[in-house]
Amino acid sequence: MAAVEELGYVADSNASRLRSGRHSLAGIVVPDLTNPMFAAFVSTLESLARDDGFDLLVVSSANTPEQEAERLNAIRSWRPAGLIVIPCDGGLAARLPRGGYPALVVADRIPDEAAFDLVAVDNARAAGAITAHLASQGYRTCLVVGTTLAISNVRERWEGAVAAAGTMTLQFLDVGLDPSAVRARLKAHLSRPLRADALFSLDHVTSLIAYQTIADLDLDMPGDIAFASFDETEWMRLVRPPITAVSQPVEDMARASWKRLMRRISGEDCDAETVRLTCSIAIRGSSLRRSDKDPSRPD
Amino acid sequence: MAAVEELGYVADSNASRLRSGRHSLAGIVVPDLTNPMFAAFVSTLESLARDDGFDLLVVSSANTPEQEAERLNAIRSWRPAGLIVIPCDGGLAARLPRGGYPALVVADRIPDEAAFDLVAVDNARAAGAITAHLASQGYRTCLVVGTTLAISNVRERWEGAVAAAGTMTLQFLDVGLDPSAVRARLKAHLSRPLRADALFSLDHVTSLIAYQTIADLDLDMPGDIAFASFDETEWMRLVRPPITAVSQPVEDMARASWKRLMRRISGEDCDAETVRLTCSIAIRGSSLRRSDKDPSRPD
DNA sequence: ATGAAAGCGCTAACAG
DNA sequence: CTGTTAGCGCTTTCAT
Repeated sequence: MAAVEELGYVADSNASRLRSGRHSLAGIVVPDLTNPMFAAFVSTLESLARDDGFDLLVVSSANTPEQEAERLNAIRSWRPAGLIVIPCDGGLAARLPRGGYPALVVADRIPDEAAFDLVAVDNARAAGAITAHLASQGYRTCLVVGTTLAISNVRERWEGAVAAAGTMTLQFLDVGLDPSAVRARLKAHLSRPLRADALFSLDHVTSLIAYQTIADLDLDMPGDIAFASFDETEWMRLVRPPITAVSQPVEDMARASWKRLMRRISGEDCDAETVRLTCSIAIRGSSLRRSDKDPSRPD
Repeated sequence: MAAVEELGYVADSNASRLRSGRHSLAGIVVPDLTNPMFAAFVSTLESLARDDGFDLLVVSSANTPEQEAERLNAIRSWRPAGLIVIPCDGGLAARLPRGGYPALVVADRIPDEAAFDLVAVDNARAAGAITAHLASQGYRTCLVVGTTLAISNVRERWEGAVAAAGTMTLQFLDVGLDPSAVRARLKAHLSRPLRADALFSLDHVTSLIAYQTIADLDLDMPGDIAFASFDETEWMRLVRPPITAVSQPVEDMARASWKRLMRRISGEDCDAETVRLTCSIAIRGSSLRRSDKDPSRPD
């Protein structure tokens, strides 16, 4: 023991696992680490894992199904005790390797098929709260902007938005993931003579580009166009007017995912379970009722 | 081989390493994953590591020296090929475990002692460019705000700021890491009758709080106080006026760190080497010359 | 060429 | 309770 101290010896986790069968590594696959939401998720997870004696192998799918499939397979070579995956789209089931994992929890985005342990937010309700609010403020037409309906979150948000819109007219615009394409499509839509009087963007990356585009076109907010975002980032509270946004409980999601994974790792054998967490909604200046519009207003 | 396909077999990396001695795991220790700069660093690194056939063990020191020391030791149980560390303060050398690592590169923050392979930015030059700019715009006194001079980046930036300030008077204010304490100290300083006419904050977390504090106090920017930030985040381009900021080449830092680590892993045996990368500076509205101040201005 | 055997660092099982 | 031994899944080496 004196020599252990002296030389700074630590046992080889792998050799240990090889013989004992006790795994102390977990994996997390995310679409993109630079997304602050996923970074926060990983950060919380890392701390929870450590508390339970696990280290975390972090892998990015770079938002591409092919890389996700490759990484989902390759990560098995580390024989992790379990895996948490935020899939890059709904097609996860088809990309899972034959051998499977000892434990698997899917977070944030819901796969099209198959029964996984799942942790997600109440997308439809929260999106509905936004459109209901916009309608109540007197807006008549709303452009709803999302990357693609192939992502479950976008689909659920869109459907929730429609269900609660009342007499407000909604139009969906899918803009994809490439920033310059997003910008071009938004600009084209917002430059139309009969543009919508409200814009609701369904993820924070799109929200950023939408906000910049509105500023570029010199539109008054909310006078010319109201604005709301699903998913909140810090700049939304700093700009004037501040932005109405749905805020997701990222840390709770990480906590719920890890808890579920740990129960699976401890061998609990029950049906796949879905946890839905509640988003909070912050109504701010960007979506308040316009002062009854002066019809003689220039432009 | 047919059976390999059929069953989805992948070789056990650990058993493989145990016998062959070839390691395919690398570690990264960061102070805080929710910091977008570190998240971007890890993201780039993960992709570079994968290209070279390595997976990445990600560990957070939660900005506390004790946890850093513990993690730096524990991570050795995985027998990584090498480690990249962004230290939480200058005292890294004392926290390195006896046994050491096969390869180690220190990034972003410079330890007080010992010779490490090092990748950092040209803090002093970039900070000097900001104070020189503020002085050239006619500002006379500048409050420089940083977390603590125990962090090398803060120290280097402060020293660079002083060196280039010319006749402008500088004062350093250390505010620590706790957000509510930062806010309180800043508020106290900015409420003084003889407040500085420019504020330069040395990291983006402090910048955010400083910006909010200036807004809370209803100070006009740059009329009442000019503002500049070391380290740029996206909101700085969105607010009005947009914020003058030093932008760090995070991806280049990750690239340089990984390159250096790979050379060490391949057994290159040379003196420790320091790489300094160049920051770019974006002058924006928050620090432009005030229109010659009206002495009869209210307040 | 293909096949058998030894051993990486550890832990578990068993013997003294 | 302490000491020895076998073997986890691989790769390397040595023998055929």
